[in-house]
Amino acid sequence: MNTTRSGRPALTRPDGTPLRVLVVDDDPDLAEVLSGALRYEGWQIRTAGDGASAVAAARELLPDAVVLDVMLPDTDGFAVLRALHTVKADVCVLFLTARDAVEDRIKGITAGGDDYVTKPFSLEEVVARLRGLLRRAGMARQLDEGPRLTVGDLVMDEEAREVTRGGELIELSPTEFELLRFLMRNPRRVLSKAQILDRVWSYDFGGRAHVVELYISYLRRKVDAGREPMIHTVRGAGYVLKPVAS
Amino acid sequence: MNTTRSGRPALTRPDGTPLRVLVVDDDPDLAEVLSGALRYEGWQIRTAGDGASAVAAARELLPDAVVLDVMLPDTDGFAVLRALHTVKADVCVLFLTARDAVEDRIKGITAGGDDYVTKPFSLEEVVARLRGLLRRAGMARQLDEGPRLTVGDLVMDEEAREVTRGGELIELSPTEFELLRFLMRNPRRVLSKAQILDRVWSYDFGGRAHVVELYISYLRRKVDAGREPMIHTVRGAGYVLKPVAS
DNA sequence: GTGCCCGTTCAGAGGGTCCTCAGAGGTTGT
DNA sequence: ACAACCTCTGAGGACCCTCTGAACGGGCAC
Repeated sequence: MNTTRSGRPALTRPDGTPLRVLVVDDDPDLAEVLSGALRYEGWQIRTAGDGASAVAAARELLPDAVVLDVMLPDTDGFAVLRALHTVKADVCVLFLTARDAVEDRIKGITAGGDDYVTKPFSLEEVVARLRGLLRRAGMARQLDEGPRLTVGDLVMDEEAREVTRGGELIELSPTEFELLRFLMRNPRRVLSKAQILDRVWSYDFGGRAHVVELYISYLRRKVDAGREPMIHTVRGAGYVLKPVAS
Repeated sequence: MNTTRSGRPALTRPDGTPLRVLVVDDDPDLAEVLSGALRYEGWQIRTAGDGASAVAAARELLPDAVVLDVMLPDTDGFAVLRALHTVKADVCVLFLTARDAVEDRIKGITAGGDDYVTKPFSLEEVVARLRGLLRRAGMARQLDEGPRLTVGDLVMDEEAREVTRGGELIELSPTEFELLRFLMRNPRRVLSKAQILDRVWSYDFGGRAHVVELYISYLRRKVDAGREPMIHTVRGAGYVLKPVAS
């Protein structure tokens, strides 16, 4: 079976081959970071820097999904979208956009099931949105992984944004939710504060690792409150989420 | 079974294959947004930009329904309509028309079972009308989904435009009705304000997400008034409709 | 045991999101 | 023409979320 670099089973195409994703952004650094994160999911990645080469690359790769910066040097996002759909009608598109551009340029995009994230985004968010898109589009094989994440008696429904432990509902703020999602997608693995920062906080976040500690403490208060703890500190290394009967 | 990209069961042809719809509009952006929304319903879509290519496409696709702009660069919509009927006699047609234009002729045409929406329209409206047309024409297989939507004790009769909760009638304005319909067609799923805006408001609406908040508050006043709330805010993410006993 | 460092938690500032009200402007129906 | 209704804008304010700084405490090395 196809697996991620992290050892988790990968989300794959229905036939078991890796999902194919095209990343289109004119900032090479950002494209690099993005494709790194997506490769980590076990997917096959290609990048392009403008609309024309994006369409050319799509014709070769026939991607299942495209991560597409709305602001490209040559064409506007809408034209690229149209071109992509003629290449492969059922392709999913995740747009990257500046915060203020949301209102005009993206208008109507999400109605087709496509989605967008605003810059600056966190990698965790991009990956989650992409996974959501691919799953809903039926591109991905749903094996053990459904739309809900489970670690012990802790359950997260990503679509409803609902978390329960032992059946009891837990209310989380957006950042708490993303942090917990990252932990739950990497159970039994020690995650360093640097990893967590890179993944859960936006890429332009200048702050310190101290925030991670703070949010871990918030999470503990809500997730572990009065129960057998699932979130453990590994001194000098990071944090790890484990089911209770480990 | 054929399903929509959202995971809901799709409205299909009687034999279970996807419904085939042809979109005819000379504005490529609008055609793109429309076909995106219809593809999201799990249907097979083709587009054309003028009357001649529309007829050609219809000959190939043999569509169950056609979404047809009345104002086309080459021919007028009615000539196209006649041509379409010679290609496939039982085709359903949904006209797109400007507000003041040709009321009489449209009304004459729609007596035959076809329907129309005036520009600017919302995608939710187009999709709903199309679903209604196809259902009435017997093109579509009526699976579990009838003309009535149910979430908990909240019931919507789309055809009668009637909403009740716990048997009690709720009066809604047109926009409130469409917003609630969209929520009810996506229960237990968090919908972002952008998604709602794209889907429920007309495509040329320049306004802000603030309107969504406003209309949610209207809906709450009517739907949740004095009862266990079904409409929930998910801070930083959007809104979600859930039956009370979740 | 002692000292240092890592991690935890508290308190609070600042900013942002969301809710509601009031009213203008437009449309519909009488 | 008038009334009723619907839709949207703008402003005010409440509340929540995020992050900073500082104090506290427990583990680990020596």
